Amino acid sequence: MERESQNSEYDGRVMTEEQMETLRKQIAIYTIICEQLLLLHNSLSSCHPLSSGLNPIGGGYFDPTVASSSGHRVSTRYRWTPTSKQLQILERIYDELGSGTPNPKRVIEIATELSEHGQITEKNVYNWFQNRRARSKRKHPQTTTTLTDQADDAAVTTEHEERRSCGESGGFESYDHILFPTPDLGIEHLLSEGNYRQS
Amino acid sequence: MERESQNSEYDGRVMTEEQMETLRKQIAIYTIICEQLLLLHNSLSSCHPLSSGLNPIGGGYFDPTVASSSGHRVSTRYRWTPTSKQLQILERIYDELGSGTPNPKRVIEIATELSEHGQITEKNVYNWFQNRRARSKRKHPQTTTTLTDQADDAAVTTEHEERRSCGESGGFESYDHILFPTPDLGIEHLLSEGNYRQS
DNA sequence: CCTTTATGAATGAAAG
DNA sequence: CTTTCATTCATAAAGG
Repeated sequence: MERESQNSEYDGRVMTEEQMETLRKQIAIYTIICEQLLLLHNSLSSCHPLSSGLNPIGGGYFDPTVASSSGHRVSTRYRWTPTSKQLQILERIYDELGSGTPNPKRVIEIATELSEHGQITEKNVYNWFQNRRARSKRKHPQTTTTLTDQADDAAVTTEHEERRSCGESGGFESYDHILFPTPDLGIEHLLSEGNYRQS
Repeated sequence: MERESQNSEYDGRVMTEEQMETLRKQIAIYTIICEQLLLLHNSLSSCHPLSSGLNPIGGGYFDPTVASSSGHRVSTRYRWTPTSKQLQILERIYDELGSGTPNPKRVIEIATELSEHGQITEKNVYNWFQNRRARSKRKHPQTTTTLTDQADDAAVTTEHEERRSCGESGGFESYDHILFPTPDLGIEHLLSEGNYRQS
């Protein structure tokens, strides 16, 4: 960090009461966040292995006892996995639609059709199209580009930097060295917190 | 800390560079702590089945660009996530309203109340109710009495919906007393300006 | 086995 | 209010 040496004048950094207040708020906010994170962490850590209420997780899906005779899926937990046939049809339909608007009504038809080839729900179809489209967009910066791809570039940079590993042995940094790196935090961020700025 | 008295010019608080630096460091420290807590929480919670798809943290509203010079990264971007407490209250209110309307004025009250338990804006509340209602409708095609329309086809019959929060039912309500150093904390001021359409 | 990747699902926010 | 978008999480599947 570079700062000019304090001159005799006060052209250096001066802080008004207002600015100071802002800084205090900022600190306070961080404090709260830390507090909450700690509490949350503690509660989660001491959380009992689900007493109840977690049952509805995958409950609604097809019964897990469906020992697929085709041997495709064995440990069917709750996540739907399209069969090759289904996928094929889905891709075809997706291609037909072009612009990729799932069309709420169409979903039912598709789901119905696909149910012929395996267990599937409308929600599955719906999700599939959502994901398909989103993924497609990320890959090709300009495919059809009918719609404004605004956050496209922003999304591209986000590769697979997300690494939440719990059993990762080697690549975990210890929490020991907590030194403040660049205390160059700007308060502007706090002030422009809302993405939707008042007009 | 004692400020120099040589600045009789300014009636407000004046801050020397040194003091300012101290404050910055303070903020930076909190930032790092938050980062570490977040990472710790994520790594820990992802190790246990009890995590059950709970998001990073509650009230994640802090500045995301605090990446240290060492290439540190905090994935927490900008999306608000209700704390369990907030969610609880929201659900209660939602239930109270029944099929009521989000009520433009009421939102402010709710937001105010919820701000006690974490960062939140009116916009958040508003969106939450919107989403909640829409989601709820998809689940229950109860509106069939009056309209035999495409209510069902517009929806994608949700099989399962709820699956979250492992520790809210237990009764840990520790979030109520969040102590923070700065007495006069006015985060609402920073975070508010929730200006959604109040037609 | 354990790690990495692919992808179904959940959801806050925004558009229409 | 309804539908769509974008982001993130968790897990099945694949790779070593």
